[in-house]
Amino acid sequence: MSSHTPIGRKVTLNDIAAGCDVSRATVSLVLRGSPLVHKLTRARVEEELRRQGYVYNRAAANLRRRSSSSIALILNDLANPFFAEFAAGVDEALGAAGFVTLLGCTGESAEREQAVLGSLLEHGPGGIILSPAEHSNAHDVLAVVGKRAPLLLFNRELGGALPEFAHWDQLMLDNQRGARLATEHLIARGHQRIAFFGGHQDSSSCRQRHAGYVEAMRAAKLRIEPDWRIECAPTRLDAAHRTSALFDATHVPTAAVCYNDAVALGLMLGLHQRGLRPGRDFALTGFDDIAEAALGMPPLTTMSTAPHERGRQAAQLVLQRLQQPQAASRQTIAPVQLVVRESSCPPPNA
Amino acid sequence: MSSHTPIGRKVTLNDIAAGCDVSRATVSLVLRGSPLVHKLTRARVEEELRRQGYVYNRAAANLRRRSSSSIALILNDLANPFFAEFAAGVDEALGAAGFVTLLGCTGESAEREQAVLGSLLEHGPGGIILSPAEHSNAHDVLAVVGKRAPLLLFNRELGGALPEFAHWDQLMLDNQRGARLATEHLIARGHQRIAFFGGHQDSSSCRQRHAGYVEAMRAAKLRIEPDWRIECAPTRLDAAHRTSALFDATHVPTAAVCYNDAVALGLMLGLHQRGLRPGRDFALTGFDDIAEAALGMPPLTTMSTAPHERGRQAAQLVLQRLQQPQAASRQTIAPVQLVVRESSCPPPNA
DNA sequence: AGTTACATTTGGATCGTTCTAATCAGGCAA
DNA sequence: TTGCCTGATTAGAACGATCCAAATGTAACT
Repeated sequence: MSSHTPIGRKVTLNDIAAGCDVSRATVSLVLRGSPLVHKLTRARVEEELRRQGYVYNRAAANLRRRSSSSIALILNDLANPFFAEFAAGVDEALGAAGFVTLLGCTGESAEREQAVLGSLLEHGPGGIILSPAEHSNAHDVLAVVGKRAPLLLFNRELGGALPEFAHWDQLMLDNQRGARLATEHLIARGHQRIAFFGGHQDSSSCRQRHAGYVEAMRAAKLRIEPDWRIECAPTRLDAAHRTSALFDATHVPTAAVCYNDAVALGLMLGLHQRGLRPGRDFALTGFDDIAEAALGMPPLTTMSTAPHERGRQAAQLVLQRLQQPQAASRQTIAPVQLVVRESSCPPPNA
Repeated sequence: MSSHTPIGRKVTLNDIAAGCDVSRATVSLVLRGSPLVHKLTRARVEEELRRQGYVYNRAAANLRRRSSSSIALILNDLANPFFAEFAAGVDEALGAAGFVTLLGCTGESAEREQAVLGSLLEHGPGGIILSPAEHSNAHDVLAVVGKRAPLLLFNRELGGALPEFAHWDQLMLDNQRGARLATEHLIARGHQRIAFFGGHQDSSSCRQRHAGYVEAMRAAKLRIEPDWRIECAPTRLDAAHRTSALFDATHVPTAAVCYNDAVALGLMLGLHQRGLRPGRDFALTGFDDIAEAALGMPPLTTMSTAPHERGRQAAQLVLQRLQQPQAASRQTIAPVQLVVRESSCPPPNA
């Protein structure tokens, strides 16, 4: 049936109209399920649609209606399972609402981010979900996006002052509270010398998590040694390399709050290489609850951020914004949840 | 500058034309860098474009030109790092060629696959890259896609007979050769009792890998016990659970060729739980070379499939197809490479 | 001046849809 | 008869770009 479609040409409303002797307009009404059309003609038209294998041309419709049926999703790093899960969640929710996802990866390059934003805007997305590249700044993003589409900022804040007339929505994780909870958990287990391990100072999420750690330590009246903050790239490999820095400290810690799961898994590796057993001789926590966390050796105590669910939430937020373009901008902070596993043991001497 | 854009209305060619007193057609020529326009007018027009903050409407252009600037990428499981990397590669190459990626996730559901295909087709993609869901079949895919866009099948074959007039391109991994190489490597290390662990019979990639294993064993004149083939879902968790099946065999193997890395890592976990040290007491290999493989305990010997590179390759193949719609369909088989690490030790008694 | 050649510009139709306002047939009340 | 509603249909102008043929201007050469 549909294989009879002429090779090059696409079937249009005109073809259907001609095929069952009604006007283009009527066919259009049928497609949109209007109650205006007569039952019998509707049946005739629907039969013809099937017969010719018609597919709707949303681009043409969007042009005429000045509407959009797509959302741009721009990610700094799709290879990171956290963002991959997030993307899957976004796509799921958008799809359910009849929208399609325009994907763009920036690979942590602010330059590419500019290019990708520009290119995606030409396709007229109804909105944008942006997880910015590391050194992306508000000014540049504003220059290219302007008021051409509403923007939802995810996961990271933008560098530079945010011009007040750009009121963007935000969806952030509750980094500070998460790190505070993790630290409190270690303290409750009896630890007193706790380090903060991994991440970069200039990442907003890292600063927030560190702040949560400090908050918990202060509240418990525990001392924080300056060499208990160890920076490294948020990757397993770099974390493993930096492990020794923990034991060069004047007061060697018995536990570490890690910037994220990748770092924590790397630290585990580094501990193993030093002959220490994570979860026995040294306690640690992660952040993100990626799939591998539960299956580590030992399983990792971490903060669950539910990236898939966050993706759905992000999609919802943009869709709501589309329906109320003038509403005040929203700053959403998604809760995180402590997942206790075996890596957060009591200190060895206890 | 661009903030002066009137809020609701978008800037069009007409606005620019009016703004610098030329015709719409001339502005269009400028946009496309035609050599026809005079240097001076070009400069005037470009200035006006900048001044009004014009952004190109690719949908309108595509409508008129009957062209497309997007490719649909449909994946069975984006949360899997293999596919996430693949997607990043696709997006990178498409972006470089001025195309945009329309993302669609099916979550291994053939039903959703149908829906997603239908929905994405309405946006008129120039081509489709499809990594099919587990039980997807050729007939259904053909029914919805027809000749409306060229399709590139990635990673898996479709169930059911492939109607001969649907000549789709394919990009597959060299599964059989990969598994054969892995098996030969273990044999060279001195193993004689080697199991094939993980995956489902009804997955084409699993059948191919198993065939490669059998080929290598036969060539080395090694016996294959029937209970050396253990099935499980391609996840770490299920693999860990099924570990015991290896040791229930009448002749206990000393090594295993695993369906993929996830399974291999799960098997490592299961071995640990039985008090066996993978890479010391038992040898094993994976498939895919995902990021965690290099960092496992011990690091995993596996087959590198370079998913990012495969993504770029897939993009290239579709783009080539767009330029030569009538060329004969291509079956590409991507090479895989053995990466030897510590998990593939010699047998303990050797 | 008249013709030709060339470089530049442009009006209007067009892509496949939706929208607005108009049309048309029929029934029913006055 | 006329008028008026009501339900079903439709012609034709949009949307924002591109394409084509035709028009314009300028300079050069008979």
